Amino acid sequence: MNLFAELRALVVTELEAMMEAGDLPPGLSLDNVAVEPPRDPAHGDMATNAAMVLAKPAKAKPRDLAEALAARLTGDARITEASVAGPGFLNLRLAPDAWQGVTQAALRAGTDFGRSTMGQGQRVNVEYVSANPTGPLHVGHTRGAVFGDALASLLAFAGFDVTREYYINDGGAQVDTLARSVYLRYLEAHGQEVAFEDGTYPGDYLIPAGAALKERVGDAYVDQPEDVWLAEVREFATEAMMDLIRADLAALGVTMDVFFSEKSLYGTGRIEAAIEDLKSKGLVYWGTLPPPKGKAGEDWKPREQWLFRSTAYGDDEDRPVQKADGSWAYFAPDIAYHYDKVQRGFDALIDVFGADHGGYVKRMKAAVAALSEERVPLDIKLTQLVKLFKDGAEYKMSKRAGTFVTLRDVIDEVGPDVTRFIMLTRKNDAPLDFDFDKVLEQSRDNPVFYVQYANARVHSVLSKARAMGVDVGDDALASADLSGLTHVAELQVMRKLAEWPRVVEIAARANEPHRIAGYLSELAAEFHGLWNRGNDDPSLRFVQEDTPATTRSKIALARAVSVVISAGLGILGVTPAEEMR
RNA sequence: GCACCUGUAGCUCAGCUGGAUAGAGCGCUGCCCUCCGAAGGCAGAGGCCAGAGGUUCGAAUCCUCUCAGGUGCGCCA
Repeated sequence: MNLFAELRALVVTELEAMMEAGDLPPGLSLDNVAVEPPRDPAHGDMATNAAMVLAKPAKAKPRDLAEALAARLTGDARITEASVAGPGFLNLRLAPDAWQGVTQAALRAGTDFGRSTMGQGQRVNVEYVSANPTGPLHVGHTRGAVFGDALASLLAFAGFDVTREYYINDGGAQVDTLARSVYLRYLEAHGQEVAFEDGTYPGDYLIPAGAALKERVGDAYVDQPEDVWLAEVREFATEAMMDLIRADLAALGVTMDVFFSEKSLYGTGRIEAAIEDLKSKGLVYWGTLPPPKGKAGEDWKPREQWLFRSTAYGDDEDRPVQKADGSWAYFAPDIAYHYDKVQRGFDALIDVFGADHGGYVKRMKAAVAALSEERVPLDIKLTQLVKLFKDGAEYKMSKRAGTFVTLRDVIDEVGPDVTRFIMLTRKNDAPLDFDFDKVLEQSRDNPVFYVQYANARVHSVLSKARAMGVDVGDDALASADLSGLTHVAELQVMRKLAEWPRVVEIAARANEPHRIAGYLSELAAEFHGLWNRGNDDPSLRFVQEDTPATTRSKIALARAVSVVISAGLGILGVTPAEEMR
């Protein structure tokens, strides 16, 4: 139940009636008519811009139009007051039982409250993490993983059919490097002295892989030339790294539906097919790129090659798909991969990349537009850097210095719930500060704590009410009489609850899960506000010692808050806390 | 040089995809705290939304330019 959507529907109905009655010219577009919460609650409960939007096309004065609309709207039982303000806003005041009704709806629906049909079952593919299978995930990957996962959940909640997907970059040179590095660890496991030269991965995390390889093949590869073992070790090492990554993701609560292997595109004609498709459209052609600008390309010489005409879709220059030696450039399998996604019939694609891949966005969008004949939209979300702070100072990561913070490190330190919530408190394309000390602080300015604490308080009063014999089961609360909840502080909480379905749709439309986290903080603030007023005014406390009926209705409101917090945290992948310790 | 992102209170950031007098937390100032759950509560000061133009009923939000910061600009993946 989305009260804002219902009121908008009412406004639209009345406007259409006005057109029919000749009070408005026929055929006006009502697309821009909005019903939203006003910025200042003193203005009312909801406001519509209808009169201002329609004044010009209707050739009427906005205030006159608003007056006419107001007269019609006051006929609705939910609306107690409709007043014209400012340049032509129509402010609506709603009867308490409208808000109480939403609260009741929340209790009936439980954590399904706010679930939307907006997506209409459209199939969306969300690709995220997609880290090279050469080692454990680090903090940067963590943000992408959390963001992508929450976005996927959000879209699912908003009615989309979502596939969570990970693209394994197991086709390029870096998996050969991985194989050689594991081979060194393998030799080490056989007691040999080894040196990790440039171009190999010296990390300790490969030691177990080397040992496992020894376990499997014994000394079969010892002192053998590379062509004997490379292919198999690559296979083995990639699999080992993917096991590691899957375990990391599981520790964070991330489960993928599909792991798509880049390698599976090679030797099967699938890359060729995708490129052929573009050739047939004239979008891959044999040509020469202009010399690079800016940084002087000393060693640059003009060369004819296969180019993708990404400039046809807004890119700055066309992009090569093949290297000089005839092998595919990285872009080619990526084209084929997205071609595959298009062919799997998705209605929309989303890629989550790190901000360092920003330069790749235009060509990828161009490729998908070309491959799908602009049928399938691709949205690319970039996640910015995470700055770590520890003991009050920035914690610089450096592979060479060995100060390399992994996803594991973060989870071991603060747990998956805190990690996930904090990673979602900022817009994806804004840098994020992650302070190991602050995120565990129990104070107002720690949003995780603040939201969890609100939920814990609800559970505290629930058990207190239960102890005094009030039935606090969900069914009982859902049928509680809420008509006594009329205090402004209580109504304010209920208004916030009513916004939830709206927030879900707005967040889903923008592909911005951080809005959910922001909303939960606001809801928690309203709830704590009501709680605090109970300190001064005992009649506002949730538990009323000698009147079980009143207690039940107040507890119902508290429970509704907890229901929405649980639903919201569910989208973020955070477990709601029932008590703070 | 080019592209993308960012620029909002002293600090960290929100700002509902164009709405009314731009919000929150921290910090600062002043009160209150024998209150369901301690880890506080209430109030106040604090702003030319980087700057300049434009678009329209209306701009922090959209467009153009300028300035400042970040990132990316290989046949690397």
